[in-house]
Amino acid sequence: MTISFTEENYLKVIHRLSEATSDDISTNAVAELMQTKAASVTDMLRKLADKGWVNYQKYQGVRLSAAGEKIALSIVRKHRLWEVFLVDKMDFNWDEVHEIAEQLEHIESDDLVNKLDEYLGFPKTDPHGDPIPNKEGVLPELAYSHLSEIKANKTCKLMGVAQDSAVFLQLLTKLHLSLGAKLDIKEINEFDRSIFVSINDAEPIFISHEVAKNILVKILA
Amino acid sequence: MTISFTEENYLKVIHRLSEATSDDISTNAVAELMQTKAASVTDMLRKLADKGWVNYQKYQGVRLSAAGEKIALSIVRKHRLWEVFLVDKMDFNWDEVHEIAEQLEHIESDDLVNKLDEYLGFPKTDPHGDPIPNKEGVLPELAYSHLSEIKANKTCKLMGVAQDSAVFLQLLTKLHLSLGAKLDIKEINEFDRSIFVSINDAEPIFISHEVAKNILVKILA
DNA sequence: AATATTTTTTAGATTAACCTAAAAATTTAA
DNA sequence: TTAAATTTTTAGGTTAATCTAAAAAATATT
Repeated sequence: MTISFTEENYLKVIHRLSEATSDDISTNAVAELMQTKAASVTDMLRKLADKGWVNYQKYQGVRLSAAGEKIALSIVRKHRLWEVFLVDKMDFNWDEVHEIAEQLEHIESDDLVNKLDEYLGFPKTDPHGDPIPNKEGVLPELAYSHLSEIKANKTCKLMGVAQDSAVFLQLLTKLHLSLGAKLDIKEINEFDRSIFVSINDAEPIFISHEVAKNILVKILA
Repeated sequence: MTISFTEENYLKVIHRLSEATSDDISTNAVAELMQTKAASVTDMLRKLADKGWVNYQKYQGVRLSAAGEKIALSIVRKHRLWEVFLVDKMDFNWDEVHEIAEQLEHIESDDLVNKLDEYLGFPKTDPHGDPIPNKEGVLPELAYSHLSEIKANKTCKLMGVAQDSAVFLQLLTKLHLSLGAKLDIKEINEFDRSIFVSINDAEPIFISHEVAKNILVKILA
């Protein structure tokens, strides 16, 4: 069965939204990330359901089927491997690679992906610390998770940072985020992926997704 | 001005056809290489002309404008650099890279192309010996040309071969193609790009494009 | 030069992905 | 629990790239 770039992007977006929640994904949420209108999403969801890549009942939201999940993971794998390539081999900065990887992730050749993986030394994470699925679509178990990957209502412990620039560390101090801090995640905001979190049982505050991506944590409960 | 993958492919095909002749390119010739119908080509040629990338008068055929030539050369540059990458770094064989490069040639990032060029050591030719345009779109002056690149009515001298497999060299001997042979190119057949050529003033014979690509020559007149 | 053949273009449809506006369903609030 | 607000879907169009069939132009042949 053939798949278009657009279909791949829809599956990728549904996959991304599914990481932050166990609920079904709403039409509007997909529309926002796809930068399109809800009506267009409805059309596409029916099409993706026809192809067996999502489970979709109208007005009930959508989630990936096993087949859809597999496709989404293969796109994530390609995206992240290309990011490693761009940073490690092409000498790009970690903040310059996303748009190019968005294009490269659609290149179709299993052979190429696996050779690239080998060439890069089978990296476990991309330049932003995000895990890279293996050939079988299995995400590696990382010692630590990024705060940005944790779902709502979890408790975790701050175990490290993914970057050590002065401005970043100063911001953490200001927020009372120090090594060993206990973090209770109250809510993840879909709009900007910001996190409403209680630090060491204090009143919850908002942490941006950008900051959360750079915080490494261990899940406690 | 934005450009679609399809438009890029049309420009690439017109460029390729223009290398073999100085005549205007016919609608049918484009249709054949694009694997589409003449009616579709007519539509696209008008569109490409509107965008200023080709000069086109109906019933008169088409040729690239300066702007179109520039775009075509940048696609050729990307295609050939990616082929070098696939063979030199990804360990593909020279006969496995075309389809993948057809995809990679559409990746849009000048930065990436130039970094790739540097990473590969500024190669002058791709794995098939075809020259790689530089950043400015200038094709390098190669010491020798491939017989497949020479236009009709030229005379040249066989200076070398691009591969030395036994079967290939035995075929050359059978055709009386040996080092120093004088080649008078009588005609290039658009259909299969085969060449009708007189070797050392003998009766002209046909040489396939595949063979011609592997023969290196110097142009005499 | 007149006719036949081939090539190219036009006319009118089709498909994928999108749109706007209106209708229907769901959720929230009084 | 009914009304109001929001979300989602349907209906009907648009655009890019394609198609088939028919018409027009160019080329080749008698």
